[in-house]
Amino acid sequence: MLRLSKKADYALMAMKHLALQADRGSASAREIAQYYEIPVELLAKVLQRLVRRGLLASHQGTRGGYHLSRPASAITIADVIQAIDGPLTMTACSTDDHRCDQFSSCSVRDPLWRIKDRIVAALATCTVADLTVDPPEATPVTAGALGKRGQSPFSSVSSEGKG
Amino acid sequence: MLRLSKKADYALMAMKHLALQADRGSASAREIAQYYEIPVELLAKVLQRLVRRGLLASHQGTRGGYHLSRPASAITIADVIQAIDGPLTMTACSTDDHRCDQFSSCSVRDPLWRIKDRIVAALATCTVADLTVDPPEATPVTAGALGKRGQSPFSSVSSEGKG
DNA sequence: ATAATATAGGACTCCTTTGGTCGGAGATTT
DNA sequence: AAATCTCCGACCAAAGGAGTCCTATATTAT
Repeated sequence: MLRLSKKADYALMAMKHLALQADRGSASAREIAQYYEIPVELLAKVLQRLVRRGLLASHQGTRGGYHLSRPASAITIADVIQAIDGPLTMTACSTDDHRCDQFSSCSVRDPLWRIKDRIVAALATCTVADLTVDPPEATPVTAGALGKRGQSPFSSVSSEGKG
Repeated sequence: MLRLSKKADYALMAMKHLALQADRGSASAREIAQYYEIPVELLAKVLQRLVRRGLLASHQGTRGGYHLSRPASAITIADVIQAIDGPLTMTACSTDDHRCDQFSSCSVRDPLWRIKDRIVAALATCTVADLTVDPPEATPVTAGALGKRGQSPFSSVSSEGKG
């Protein structure tokens, strides 16, 4: 359904989290996972892949953790998504190996390819830093109802249950 | 993986096919399926959904078939994709019911929502009619190698085996 | 040195989705 | 009435994704 995986979701959440506390050093996988109620093992796997792709840097051992390897403004959403989900392809034909039964008769592959490039471009214009700022002008209709969420995770929360 | 389903692929192929022969009347599901080597029953299901969404009109009975209910230039790629795959949502949280465990703690939902709108806009600028025209200027590097494909299905093919 | 904690990473299981199939009913033309 | 085609629900199998488990390794605190 043209939907990105939950791992990519977790990756974006973690990247935003790390961007917000970039000056406070690194954060551990457990810390982030507990805060967002994400399975620790799963988030760890996601973070490890981000390290492999060079978006994060890790520090092992006690008091270790992850931190951004680049300024948040230099990491695009496309970087994060493609690091987790691989190069985004609109069609099955678009992958390197063409295991699509309609490969030879497909008549819409090239046009879709162009559209894919536009989508990637759209994702590449938004950086992790953009995730940390508020929406420029919220819709004045229900601005109060469903406004910001989890905007400053480091204000009043340290360890309130949920263990 | 941010990939659209094969049904959506089939839908686009069929829409292009019907757009190309719009003046020749309607085409049956079997006819299109055989041409692109798509399982007939599956394509029929796809076409039926396009009828429901008002993108196609059907004519039952002998010599029945499908034809575009609107000019091809008035049907966007977004229309076709959303008719098949439903409203495209980037995240699990974006659906109407929030069955995502991180719904309350998710911090990237609103930014992703904005990006989704941009993707939909990109898909909405391309119409079915655009699928029928050649790429404006092919890349001059390998233009001859992998050029057009299945451009005029009605030239030399009528019923060559494959039955 | 040892214990504790953190990352690293593979293997594995469940579950949802999707691609595809089957069968029957209704409509229309011949 | 027969043939053909759309319509539509139910059904099945394969694939991918989400999540768990286990172990190895590195670093720090005691």
